[in-house]
Amino acid sequence: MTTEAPLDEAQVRVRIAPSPTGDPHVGTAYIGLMNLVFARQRAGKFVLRIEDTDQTRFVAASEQMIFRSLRWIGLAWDEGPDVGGPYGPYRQSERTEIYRRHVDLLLANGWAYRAFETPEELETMRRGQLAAKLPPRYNGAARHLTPEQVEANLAAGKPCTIRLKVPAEGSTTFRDELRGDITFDHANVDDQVLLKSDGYPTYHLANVVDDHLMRISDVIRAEEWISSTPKHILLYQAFGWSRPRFWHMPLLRNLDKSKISKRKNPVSLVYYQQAGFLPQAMLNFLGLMGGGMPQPTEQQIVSSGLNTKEADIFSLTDMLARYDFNRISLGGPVFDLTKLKWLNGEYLRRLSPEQFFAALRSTVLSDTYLAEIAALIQTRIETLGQFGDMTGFLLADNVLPTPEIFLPKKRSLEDTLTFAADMLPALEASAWEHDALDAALRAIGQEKNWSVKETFMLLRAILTGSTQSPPLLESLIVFGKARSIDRVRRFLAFELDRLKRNANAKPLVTSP
RNA sequence: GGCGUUAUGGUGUAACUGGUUAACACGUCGCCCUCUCAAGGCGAAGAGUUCGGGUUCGAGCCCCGAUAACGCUACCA
Repeated sequence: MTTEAPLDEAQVRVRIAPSPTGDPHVGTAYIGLMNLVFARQRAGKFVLRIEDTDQTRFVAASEQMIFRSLRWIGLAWDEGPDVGGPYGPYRQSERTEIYRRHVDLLLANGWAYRAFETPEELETMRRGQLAAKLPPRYNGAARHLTPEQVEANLAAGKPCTIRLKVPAEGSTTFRDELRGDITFDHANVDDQVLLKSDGYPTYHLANVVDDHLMRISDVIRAEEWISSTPKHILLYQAFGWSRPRFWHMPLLRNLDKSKISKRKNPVSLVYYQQAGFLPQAMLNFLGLMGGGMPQPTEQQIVSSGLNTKEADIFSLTDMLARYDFNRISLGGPVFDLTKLKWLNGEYLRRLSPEQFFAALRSTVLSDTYLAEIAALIQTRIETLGQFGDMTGFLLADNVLPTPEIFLPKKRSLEDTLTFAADMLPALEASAWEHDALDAALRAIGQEKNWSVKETFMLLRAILTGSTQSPPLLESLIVFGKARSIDRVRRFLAFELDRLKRNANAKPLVTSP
C-alpha cells in the first residue's frame, strides 16, 4: 500500500518551465500561481526550470525578467537556477549531456531512430500532404534505414535528428486529473523529433527527462499540451519510468476567445508592472481565472460581515486556505482587463495614503523614471513649471491622438492604419535601443514608401498624442517597450472600432 | 483536413449527491450623494443554461446525436 512508500515518493513536487524567449507572460504567471498553490497546500516543493533549448528564439535578458516578474507578483520557488536545489542544474541548456545520454538509451532499446531529412525536405513533404488534404506528418521513412545506411550518413557528416518511434498500432490513454481519461490513437501521434540536429533536445524530451530526474509528481500546465501528452507518456514508458499526474489548466483567452496573445492584449508582466497594476491585484485576478476559489456561502458572508463583492477579493493566503483544484471550471476564461482594473482600483483604495504615495513613487513616479524624463526635456523648457507640458504623455495612461494630429490631409485613413498595424511587429521584433529602433522604423518606412519624417511623425502622434514632442526614439526608450507597444495597439483598436462604428452608421447618411 | 478539449447573461464564476421564479461579482443603464469626476449608496435591464432528442413526476446537472469555439497538427515551447 501507499503507506509503505518512502517519504520522498509521496512528496508533492511541481514545476513551471518558462522559456526565455521574450517578456515574461501572464500565462506563465497564471500557471505559476496554480503550481505554487498546489505545492503549498500539500507541503510540496515548487520548482522553477528554465527551458532554453531553442537557440533561435533565445533572448538574453529574458531570464532575469522572468525571475523579477514572477517574484513581483509574489511567486516564490523553492528550487531554480537562481536559488539552486538538489536536482540541478535547473537550466536546460546546462543539461545537454543528460539528454544525450538518455537519447542514446532510446536509440539502444529501439524507441528512437536517426532521421536525416533536412528542414527543407520536411517542409516540402508537409506542403505535399496538405495539398493532398492529408494530415501533415513525418512519413517515417528513416525508420527503414539500414544500420549501414545510417553509418554511411553519419560518416558523411550529414546532420540528423533523433525521432521517437511511435508504435504503429494501438493507442495511448492517460488520465487528466481535471477531465478524466483521454485516449489518442497512435495513428494520430507523429514521430516527434526528440533531439534536434544542433544537439539540443526538443521540449518533449527535455521535459520528460527533467520531470523524472527532478522527481516531479504533478505536472500542472496549460491545456495546449494535451495533444502532446501521449508522446510524453510514450517516453515515460520507453524509459521504464512511472509517470506523474497531469493537470491541464484552461487556456487564458482574448476577448474574442482565442488563446491570449500579444496582438490583442497586453500579455507581458512587465507591462502590468509599469502601467501601475499592483501585484496583489494581479495575483487575485489570476486566481479568479478558471474558478477554483469557492464562493463564500451566504452564511459566511453574513457572519463575517463581508460585503458580497468581497467574494472576488482574496489574497494568496486565502487561496492557500480555500482554493480547490476539484472546482476548476474548464472553459477558457477571458482575461478581461476591465475586471482586472476594477480589482486594482479596489486594492488601491485600500492602501493608506502613505502606502499609496509610496506605490506611486516606486512605479510611475519613481526617481529613475523621472530622471530619465528630465534628461529628455532639460534643453526644451524654459521654466521648471513647464515640465508637465512636454512630458504628460509619459505620465498618462490613455493617450489618443485626434485625426487632425495623426492623419495628414494627403493620406487615407486606411493607409495610415495599415501602416500603424505593420509597425507593431516591427517594434516587437526590435531591440529597445536607439540604433535598432531607428533601423527598424526606417526599414518599415522604406518598405512602404513612406519618408522617414512621415514614419516618425505617425508614431510620434500615436505615442505622444501630439505633433511636437521630445525626440521620438528616446521617448520610446524611456516609456518602455511593453507600454509603447500597448499604446500603438490601443490606438489601432480604437481607430478600427471607430471605423466600424462609422461604417455601421453609414446607412443613416445618404450615400454618394 | 486530422486529432483533442470545451460549452451557464457582454465578462469571470455559483447552483449540495437531478428538486421551487438560475445566484454573486465586473461591466452597462438609471436614481441618490455632490462644485466636477471618481468613490459610495439604491435600483434596473440582461441568460432559461449552444442546439436537437431521450431517461425521469422533475434536468444546467444523467444518456445519445449534432453544432460551434478553442488547442495541437514545427529540428517553438
